[in-house]
Amino acid sequence: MVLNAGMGYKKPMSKLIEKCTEAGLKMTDQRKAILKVLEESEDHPSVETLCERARQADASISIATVYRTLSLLSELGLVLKHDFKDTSARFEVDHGHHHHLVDTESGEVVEFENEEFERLMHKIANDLGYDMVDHTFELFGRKIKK
Amino acid sequence: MVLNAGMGYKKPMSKLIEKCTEAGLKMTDQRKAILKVLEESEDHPSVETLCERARQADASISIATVYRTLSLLSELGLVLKHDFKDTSARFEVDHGHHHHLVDTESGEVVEFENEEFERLMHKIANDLGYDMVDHTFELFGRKIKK
DNA sequence: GTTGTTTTGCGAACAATTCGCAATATCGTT
DNA sequence: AACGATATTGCGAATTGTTCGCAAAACAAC
Repeated sequence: MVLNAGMGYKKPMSKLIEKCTEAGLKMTDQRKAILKVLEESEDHPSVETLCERARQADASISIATVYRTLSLLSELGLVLKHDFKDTSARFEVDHGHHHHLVDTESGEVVEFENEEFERLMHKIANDLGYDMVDHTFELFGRKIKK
Repeated sequence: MVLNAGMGYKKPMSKLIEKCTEAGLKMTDQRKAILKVLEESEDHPSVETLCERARQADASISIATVYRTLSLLSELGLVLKHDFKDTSARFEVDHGHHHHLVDTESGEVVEFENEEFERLMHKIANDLGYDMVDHTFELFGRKIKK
């Protein structure tokens, strides 16, 4: 890897890199590129898209590495995987509790939070005698014309 | 197909067969077998399992036909497809609103209904300016030991 | 630097699903 | 009951998304 050419400051480490290092993962250029792309993405990219984006920083990154990295991040609970019912899985950094409504006409994804919903999910699980450890939840809707 | 050997009664038609006929689908033996299996299944079989079960009635049924049939039923809104995070998709006849909690240790699936949850989902969509047309929702939990 | 361990890229392997097509079955019409 | 237009089937091959095996390269601690 090409090192910082001697300017007198250290680049602030991203939250994701920090967590990965803590977890004992070696920080390769490929991983750094993928983590950076993940952190900078405001949308919900597919593996394919993530790979393309990461390749702008490091053209040699293979899709297998993207899969492997996402799998690790997923185990660490750092990224979320979504199924928006289009062909491939979509990913995003886990920034706490929000959910998605997918516009079935345009494919557009609207994010929302709902405290009541969070509470209700946990309550349902508890009432059944379980601790909720995970969930999937996506809404699909059609825009109301007025 | 071998016809009913002249006993003086008509077998009551299954709800699923009725709906499919209404929709203009031709009722082949294969489809009947698959619909029957779906209606009689109390669990959430995979495509593979459905095919095996259907083959007890008609050994020649191919998995492609099972896929095609499920796809049609899905379009008609008659079956639901679930992702329980094991390898393959699971199916069940849509009998109105209930959801699933998957025991992450045993794989056991607990069904539940929750009126408040239904209401909340629709409200969330409406507040965002959408009519909810579909959703995914599964809980994953660990049994609470007492 | 040396060294032990991880990680990578590659292409092959897999698994789930879809497709093309010729053969067959259904169903409304005779 | 037979016909004929059309839908459906089984087969195997093709696609797609994902994982794997392995030798080469990179990392991190000495």
